[in-house]
Amino acid sequence: MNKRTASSPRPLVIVESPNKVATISKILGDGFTVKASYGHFADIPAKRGSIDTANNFTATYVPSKKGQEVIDMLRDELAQASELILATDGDREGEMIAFLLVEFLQPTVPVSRIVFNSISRLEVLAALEDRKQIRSSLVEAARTRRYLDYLYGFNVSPVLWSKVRGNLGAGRVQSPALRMVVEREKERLAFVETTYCGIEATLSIEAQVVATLRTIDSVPVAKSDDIDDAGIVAPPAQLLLLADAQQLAAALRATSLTVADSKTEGYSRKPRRPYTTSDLLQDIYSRLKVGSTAAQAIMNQLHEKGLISYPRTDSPSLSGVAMAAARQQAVELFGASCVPDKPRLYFPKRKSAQEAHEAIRPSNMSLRHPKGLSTQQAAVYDLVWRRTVASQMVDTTGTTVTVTLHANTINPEHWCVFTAAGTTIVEPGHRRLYSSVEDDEPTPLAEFTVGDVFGLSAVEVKEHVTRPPARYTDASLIRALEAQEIGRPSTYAPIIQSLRDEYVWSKRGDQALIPTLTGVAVHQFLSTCFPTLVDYTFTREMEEELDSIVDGNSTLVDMLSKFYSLGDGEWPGLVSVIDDVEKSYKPADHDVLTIGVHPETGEPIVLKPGRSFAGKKSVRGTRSRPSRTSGSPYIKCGSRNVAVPDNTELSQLTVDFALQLLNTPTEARVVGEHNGEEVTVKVGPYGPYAKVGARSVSLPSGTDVATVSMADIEPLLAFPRALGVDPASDDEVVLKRGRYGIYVEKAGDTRPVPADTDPAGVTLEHALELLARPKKGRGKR
DNA sequence: CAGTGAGCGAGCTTCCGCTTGACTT
Repeated sequence: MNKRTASSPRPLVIVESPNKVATISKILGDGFTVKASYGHFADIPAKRGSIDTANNFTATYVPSKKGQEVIDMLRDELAQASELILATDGDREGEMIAFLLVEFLQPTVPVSRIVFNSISRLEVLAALEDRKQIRSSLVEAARTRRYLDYLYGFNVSPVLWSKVRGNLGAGRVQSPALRMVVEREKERLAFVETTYCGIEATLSIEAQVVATLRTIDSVPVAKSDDIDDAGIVAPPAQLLLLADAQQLAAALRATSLTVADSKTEGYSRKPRRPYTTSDLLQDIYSRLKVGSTAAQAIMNQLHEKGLISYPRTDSPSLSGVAMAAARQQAVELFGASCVPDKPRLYFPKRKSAQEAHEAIRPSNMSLRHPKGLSTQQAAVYDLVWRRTVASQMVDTTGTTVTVTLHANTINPEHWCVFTAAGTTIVEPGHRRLYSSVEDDEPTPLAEFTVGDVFGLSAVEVKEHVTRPPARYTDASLIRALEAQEIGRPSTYAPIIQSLRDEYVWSKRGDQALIPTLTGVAVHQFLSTCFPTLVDYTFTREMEEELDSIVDGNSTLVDMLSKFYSLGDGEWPGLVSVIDDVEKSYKPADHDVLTIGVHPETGEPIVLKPGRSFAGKKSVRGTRSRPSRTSGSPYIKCGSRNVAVPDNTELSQLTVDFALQLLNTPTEARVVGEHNGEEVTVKVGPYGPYAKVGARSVSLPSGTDVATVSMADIEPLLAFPRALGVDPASDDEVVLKRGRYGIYVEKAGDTRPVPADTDPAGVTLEHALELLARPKKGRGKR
């Protein structure tokens, strides 16, 4: 330490990730100091009013607590440095971090910016020779993205609080994600199951050849692809019904098949591209059944062990060195012919991919089985290794034979055409290392001679039922978001996590994402009141405008004022849209769902979101929210209301289900006694409550009166509790339980008791102390 | 389809994107 401070000043290189520091230090040698910014160390504060919308959208970045320590550390380093070299990632956010480093460090030494896409000696040294300055247009675009997300989230979320319930959030990424889950659920509800039949004929030859009936009198037999979600069959295909199929199969058993055509075509499959974050999350899920958060954690662990490259990327491209190493591995295993003449290049699918990083690949391609890994880590490493090496191998090639066979039945009289197909692999190529779960194992089929006739050893009717569109899983939702260019690799797993806080749930041991009733209600509200904001193209259009800022054809103020205040074309501006919604949207006029009609009274049965749903414990951040005591989603029929759990599937919300709930007698149940008086529980018009003698006490909403026990009720009976008299004023001090929780009262003056305080332990002294504090005012001005 | 307890007081929530935090000998 002392030796270093004494040495002559050296350039200070700042990168984003501490994981990079050692590698880059090694490349640059003793002449440089390398330190990390730990990502974004500063941000605009997460509270109201952080952006001055009246004054050209100005805002101030403030370091986080951890960020301030980073800045202090970097400032100390800079004091001994000869120059400052900003080597943050080569994307929009990296440029912003570089800019903020300059802002907060206020360097007096020369500053330059370098960019490298992979950490190889060649690239890093080349970058050092190519010094640049910070691109202010890129910084402006990054700032615009950040401000727009803030304006969206921090203006729309409060509308949810006033129209649906508190603690809910809306945002550019999470709201379209929620929309996907809810719309998929509705597609499943609207889905019409269709039963269709097929006929399979087994030829009486030694090899197992099964031919499938394709047309009857030139009319195609409907396959699942021909039937849509409403059960409509696309012409000219027609459904083959069971009775007809059985009759036809019986007639076919008496016939033979004549080969009408035998066609041989080349078969060829390219390897999959190297892994991006979403590809790997998808593969980890489909092979290991590990959800996105755990999967991302495993990827991060492998990266921290130095085994794989950076695990949050949207680029499938490999560095030249990595491509050469992958090819070499393939050649060592399978010989020189298993790789093409030239390395295979891969490019990002999405236009807005920012290519700050390579694909996810082994750091050291010749390391086949690293030691000391958990089973899951080893499995993920193996996937990464296989897919990377396979991506540089030759195509899988072979031949596909398609045989067409004819049959004529006498009674009923029909002309039937069958086909059979098979593929013979000649060159396995990349398949030797990696094949996708979606790829079926090819089955070989020999060529046939036209005119040959085959008897049939079996003719079977296969009955199939169409399946509704599958629910999203973590991985498939991430893939769908990525396809719409919504969200970034560093946020894919966190997005799912935050949806799970309020808006989606899964059954035990399953990953399928099911919207909560809250989620359905919020989506319903957003799609009604803010259709533009939940449009899947919103992010893409934002990205296009950000590009025009980078190109110098637009500015932050232009873009944000169009979004926020002035409007643009059809869009009247966020302020105006929110004003309209606040004024005209009456929650009472909007049902989440119409379940049906009461069979006797004819009254509609509807689902309501509840004014304020029962709060759930959240693990977002480090604090957990206090549980709330009022409201829950409920079914309404005439004047009757019945609560429903938030994790009820929409498909369960039938008229029968509703009637069953509505008809459940609300008889009082005796749970025990308190001070010699009988305690009963009951559900009334205001929710569940307990009755002790003449006194009634509300139970927290969501309480199940069938299972609630005295242990749950006893603590509630302790309120109100006299704490004593304030010696200073002679006023009574009382501890009470109200709508918002526990509070103390003295002469009409109240203070809430903090949620982390045990009410049983509250004393007069404690209460007076609370009352002595100033009453909190709401927000600022 | 009818009928069912009482009724004191707030402040706060929220966005998306970068990146790892670590008690000792």
